[in-house]
Amino acid sequence: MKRVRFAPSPTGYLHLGNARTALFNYLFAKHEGATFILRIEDTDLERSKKEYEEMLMEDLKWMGIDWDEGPDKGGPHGPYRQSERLEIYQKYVDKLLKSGYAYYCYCSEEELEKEREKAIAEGRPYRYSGKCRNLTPEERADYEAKGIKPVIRFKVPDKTVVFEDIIRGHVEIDTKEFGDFVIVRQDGMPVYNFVVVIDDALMGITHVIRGEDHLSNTPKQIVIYEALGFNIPQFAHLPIILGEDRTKLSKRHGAVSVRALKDDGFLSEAVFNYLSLLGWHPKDEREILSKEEIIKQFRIQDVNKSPAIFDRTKLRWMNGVYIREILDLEELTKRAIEFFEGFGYKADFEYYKKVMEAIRDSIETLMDIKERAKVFFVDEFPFSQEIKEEVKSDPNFYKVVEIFYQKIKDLHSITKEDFKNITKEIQKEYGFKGKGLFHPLRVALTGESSGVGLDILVEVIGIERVKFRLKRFLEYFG
RNA sequence: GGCCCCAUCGUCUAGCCUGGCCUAGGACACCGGCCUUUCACGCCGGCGACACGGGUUCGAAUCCCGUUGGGGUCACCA
Repeated sequence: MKRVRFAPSPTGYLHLGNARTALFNYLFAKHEGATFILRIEDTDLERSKKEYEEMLMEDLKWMGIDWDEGPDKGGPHGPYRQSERLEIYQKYVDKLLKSGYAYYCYCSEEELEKEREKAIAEGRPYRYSGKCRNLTPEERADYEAKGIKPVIRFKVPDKTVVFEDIIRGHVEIDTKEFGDFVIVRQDGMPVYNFVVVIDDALMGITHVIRGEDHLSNTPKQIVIYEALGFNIPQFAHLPIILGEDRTKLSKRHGAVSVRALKDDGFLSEAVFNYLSLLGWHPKDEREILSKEEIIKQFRIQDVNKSPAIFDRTKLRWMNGVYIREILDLEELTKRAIEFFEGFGYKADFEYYKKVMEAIRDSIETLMDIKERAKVFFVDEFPFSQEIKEEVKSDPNFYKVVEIFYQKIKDLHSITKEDFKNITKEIQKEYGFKGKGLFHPLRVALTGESSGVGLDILVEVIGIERVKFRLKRFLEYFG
């Protein structure tokens, strides 16, 4: 049975880069019938927060990604939160210490920092010297007596680590590239490169799918797998996602968390679809694919090696496709409610639905509702300077509105058809047509010079509000 | 800087492994036209790329080498 995992650290909202990693793990799991595990990597006490863990899970669920085992639902390989697995790690630290694969190091941070600076100044790469590798029991006792707290380092064997990455192919790295690294901090907290191995091994992970930024960690982890006699999983390192300046996508690129996208009015289906196309492509040329279709076609070995730039414009386009073509009106309206309310546009569900029907073709995100739906909610809009001048300079402007008002003032309802008939009548009787007819009406009715079809507008807002708006216009300019 | 990785339109990519079907296909964006009471949608068309230089070969986007450019990584962070 194949098993994969997504292992974020709870230090903020779910970032797009991580979201894509989670997504590809999920797609792999669903395509292969594998088990998907969510593990929380919270060994960095300073930055990890419980609230972030909650938000991470919410964001994943919003994306349409769910898991089989995790801190919230348990499973046979728990606990799924690293801060709750400390005794487990201790056991393996002891094992490594006993077998000579790990040792105590008493070098101070300042001391190490000096060595590092010196190395940089001399233009050579810094590696830990291995000074504490072979301390005698007396030397250790001496340090301990001075009250110096040690870290624990892994005694890295001198060798070339080789592995076959599913995406990148053959990878070879000499352990001289990193030297003895720390596996347990001074405060006793084990470090990522160590715990990730223990967890992946104990949780039976068969495929480690993660960002390319972890590629250089892989050999460190492999030597630990070997020291502990664990089976080494297969690795697949995903190309990273870049911002428009071609550097790794990060906070400074603006709103790049899935939470921010959600708040900006993006639909989860569109985000799911768009992200799946970053570094991967289906066999045919269709780009709008359902979750099911993506799962069916997704093959991890087809993922690109080269990094991709996150293109918000294309995401917007795709989101627009989902708004106008994929979601049904009922569902779309449900998702739009919080946005309507957020903009102060109050109405009942049926009214929202009518508005959505009228504007869905002209918006790309739910945020766009603000501008596009305004005319359905605001009756007392301001008349701009432009409008005032226009009305003044063209006597027909006012006249058209007046004629129209006379024709509808005794009506008790108005439909799209009524509107069309009335405008046709005016055309016949007075000769006003095209822009000369519709533009004044639009301005009188909405204060705008473009927007939804007026026939639809009047039907949705209803005869009373039509009268109100026209009267207001006539009185203002009369 | 060391090590590693990457390299097709501005962007996402197809093609590359198994050279010829590639005068390099699709999508976003952009430009033009059509539709239309306006905007938007939709439809049609256009612009636009194999980073460069050497090889190998009858033939290279595809294979090899180099150069250049870009990225990642070098923590008691994950």
